[in-house]
Amino acid sequence: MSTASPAPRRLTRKGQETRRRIVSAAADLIFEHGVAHTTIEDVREAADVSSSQLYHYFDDKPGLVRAVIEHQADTIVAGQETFDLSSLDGLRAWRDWVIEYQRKLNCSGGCPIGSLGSELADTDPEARARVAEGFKRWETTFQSGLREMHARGRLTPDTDPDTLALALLAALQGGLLLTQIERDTKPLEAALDAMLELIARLGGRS
Amino acid sequence: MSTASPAPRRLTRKGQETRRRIVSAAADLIFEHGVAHTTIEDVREAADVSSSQLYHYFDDKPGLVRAVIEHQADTIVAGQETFDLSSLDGLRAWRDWVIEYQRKLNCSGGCPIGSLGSELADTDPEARARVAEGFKRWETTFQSGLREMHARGRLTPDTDPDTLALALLAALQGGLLLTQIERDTKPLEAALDAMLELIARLGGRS
DNA sequence: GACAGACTGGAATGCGTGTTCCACTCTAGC
DNA sequence: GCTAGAGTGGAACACGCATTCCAGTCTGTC
Repeated sequence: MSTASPAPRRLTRKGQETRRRIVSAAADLIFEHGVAHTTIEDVREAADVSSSQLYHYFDDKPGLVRAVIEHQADTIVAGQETFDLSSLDGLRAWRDWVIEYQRKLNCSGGCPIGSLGSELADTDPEARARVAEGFKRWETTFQSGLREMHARGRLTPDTDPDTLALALLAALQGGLLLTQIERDTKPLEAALDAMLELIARLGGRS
Repeated sequence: MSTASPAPRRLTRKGQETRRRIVSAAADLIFEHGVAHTTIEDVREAADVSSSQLYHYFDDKPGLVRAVIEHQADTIVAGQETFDLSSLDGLRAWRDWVIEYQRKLNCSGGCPIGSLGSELADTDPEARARVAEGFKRWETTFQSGLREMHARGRLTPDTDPDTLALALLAALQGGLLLTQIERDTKPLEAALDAMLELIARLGGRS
């Protein structure tokens, strides 16, 4: 909304590539260490660019962070859309994938945008709004699946699939957070399994 | 474990009071702005002490943060224990309280230790461990309630109350996180209501 | 009432880190 | 092939902020 990137009116092909490299490196570092513990110097080094380049493509650090938020949201939604979330089996496959993924990461990092949001929510209103926007898009993927189940009669008529989608996203976030802190996937499993159990039971018959 | 406070072997009454004032001020500031955006200078001012006092009671900033974690965990567990979590009605009363509390805070701050944990998990292993410890204590309060329900036959025999307790804590955390980011209590309500609905349905009869 | 050590005040230090600046090279379009 | 502006390099700057230091006062104990 307000100050985006300095937006060089035209980005040459090489420029796009450089910018992409910066955002990607920044995203990785921030995912690993958080915004506060990721220095411009770190990003510079990881992306192999000079500081003038960084400030050529982004207004300042918050500007870069905003680009990272965008990037992470895109990545997540894209990943999410490879799953069919409109059936119990589909949801279970997704659940397995999420847990396996966390295990691969040794339960570190948490959620690529949840952690960011938590760190910036009470500090950078612009960033908070963008994370919220990202979550909305994420939520939508769950909504689609559950609405379809609802329409197909796989959820009792008086269930609200949208509220259920929001609850599922919350359970995922909480599970990821606890898993990151306890360095154990159990909380994530418990949270997701509980939600899937509820969805199953909302199918009409136990 | 490792380096706790410099631990002046004896704390005089006045000393205890000063230390308490520092921790309390730091806790408030950190809750509001996060660790990274809370400077020693801020704490100094809010607690009305000089820097030498701060370093008299704590090794360094991480040391102070560790004390804050401890303090927040104590506060949470104490608050939690004023509720009876061994019945659906008790859980609902707790749910209402949590939501009302967030509303009063304008949905800011998130969870007093969850936010902290998320910020420090991949940065300060000592802090991470202490937050994990705090969560364990918190989890225990849920376990007690649900185990009692289980023992009283208010949960089907094949339900594991401990896993359910963990899921409930995760749902709470996720709900708090989303609520903080979206500035709306809806996610928190959705998450908690979903878990309570599941617990109700695990009562045997719908 | 005197001694040790807990407690306090505030100035000084020093480093990490975000940001700026200027000189230079490359690229696209006419 | 020439020019405007995109892209790049790297040194220099500025400042916030954690931490240190020393000199001083208060407090409990024997």
